[in-house]
Amino acid sequence: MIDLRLVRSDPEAVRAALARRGDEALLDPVIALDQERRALQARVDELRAERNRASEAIGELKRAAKDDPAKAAEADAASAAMRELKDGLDGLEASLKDLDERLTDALLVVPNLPHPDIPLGASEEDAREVKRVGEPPAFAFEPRDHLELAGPGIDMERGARTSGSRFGYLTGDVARLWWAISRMALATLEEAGFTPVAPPVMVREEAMYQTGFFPTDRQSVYQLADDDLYLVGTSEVPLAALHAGEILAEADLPLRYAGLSSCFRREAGAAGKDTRGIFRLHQFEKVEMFAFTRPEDSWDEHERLLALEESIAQTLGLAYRVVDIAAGDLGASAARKYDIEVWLPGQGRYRELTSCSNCTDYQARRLEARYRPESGGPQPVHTLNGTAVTSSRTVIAVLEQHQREDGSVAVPQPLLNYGAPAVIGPAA
RNA sequence: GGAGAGGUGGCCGAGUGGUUGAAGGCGGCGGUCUCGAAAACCGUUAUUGGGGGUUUUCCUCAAUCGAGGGUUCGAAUCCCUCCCUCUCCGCCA
Repeated sequence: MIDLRLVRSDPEAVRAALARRGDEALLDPVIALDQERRALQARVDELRAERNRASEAIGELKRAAKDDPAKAAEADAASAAMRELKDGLDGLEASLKDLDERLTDALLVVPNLPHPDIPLGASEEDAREVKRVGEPPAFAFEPRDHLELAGPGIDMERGARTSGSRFGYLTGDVARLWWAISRMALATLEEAGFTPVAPPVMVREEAMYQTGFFPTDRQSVYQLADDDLYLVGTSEVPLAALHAGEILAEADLPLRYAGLSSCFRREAGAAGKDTRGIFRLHQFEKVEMFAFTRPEDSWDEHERLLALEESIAQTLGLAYRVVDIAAGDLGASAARKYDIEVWLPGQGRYRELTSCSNCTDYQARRLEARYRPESGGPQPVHTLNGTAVTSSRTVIAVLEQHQREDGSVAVPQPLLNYGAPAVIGPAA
């Protein structure tokens, strides 16, 4: 969540920042409720102080009553007097709790403040192209899409029979290809100082709030019917929650994790969109990067995550471009997000392959993930996340960009060390 | 799933409903001593919110002993619900 102190000290700056993403109206209830709450807090604190003083006095009277029975009556009288104050206090405390909850609710729906340099606009098309790397392959033949190239290696019919639409099986060489891709990515990240993690993929509601997916994106998350658990759409959730409520040592930062997990997405708002193949699935696997940094280091770290994503894309021999996502198209937690869009010959255009976000202190504040700076009290760390590879889009990109006229795929050399077949398809 | 035992500060650990935000110990930090270090000794050592100020080090009030309710003038302590940990049995990868 955003910093309430900043809202108080410079509400106009916060409003202007939110206006860039079209969310400035969300600020008004926060300001109003905060003022109301502070006023009430002061009154409640006063009454509590009075109660504490009186209770202490009663305690002393009761002790004195052992020697002097007259003190007992005095204590009873004081108790009776305090009962009235208590009734009033109980009511005010209930109001304070209610106000607190309403303020928290109002605050939870306010998204992060976008970085000043990012493009304006609300849609995918408003993203700014940062650069293009590699030439989209020019085929002397009509390129096939990943489903044609994979043949029986991607089985959507049986996936649908087992689980429904947007589910598929990766089998044989395509499964080998994916596992090789994921192992290559994990090795790359481990080399770059990331700790590998096999995280839980079922989490409590609290973790969803802490990472900023709830309450805003609730409709895109699977909920288990008989247990208060949710299936994560990304291992960002359990990786972020790894240090929830902790005060980290400054010397330990940055902390970098690479998680490999299944990801589950309801794709509620995507009916009829990207229905062919494994581009948009309810379940896929992903290697995810996650970093906790000092506030002053997070923008460098953001560039570092992007560079790692690019390095992996380059290892896979992919042509891609990098875009800077528009303010209005950001997720709630992100202050800035880069996407790598990969050229897909089957679709004849660039499509999102990976993305990396700097969530600054927004997620950390919800997580209560802090660190202790050299001077001063604990303050929120910054958190960042980025996709390394996925079993859906990375697999598609490799198949489609490295296809040959006979319908086979020449698997990139670096993957062969990780168990990928050299060729997939008819020639294999 | 069944039965039982527990959750107190960075860690260990005490705590008859009334100066207990919390003894004691360990660890950390500062100091004395020392050429230096160790030892010893002295001091210090949580977080959050509100208010004030000589507005980065300060004062003050409030809250916090797994979480949330309740009883009470007053709860770490009593009651209820939930969460988690441990032990035994059952089951299982």
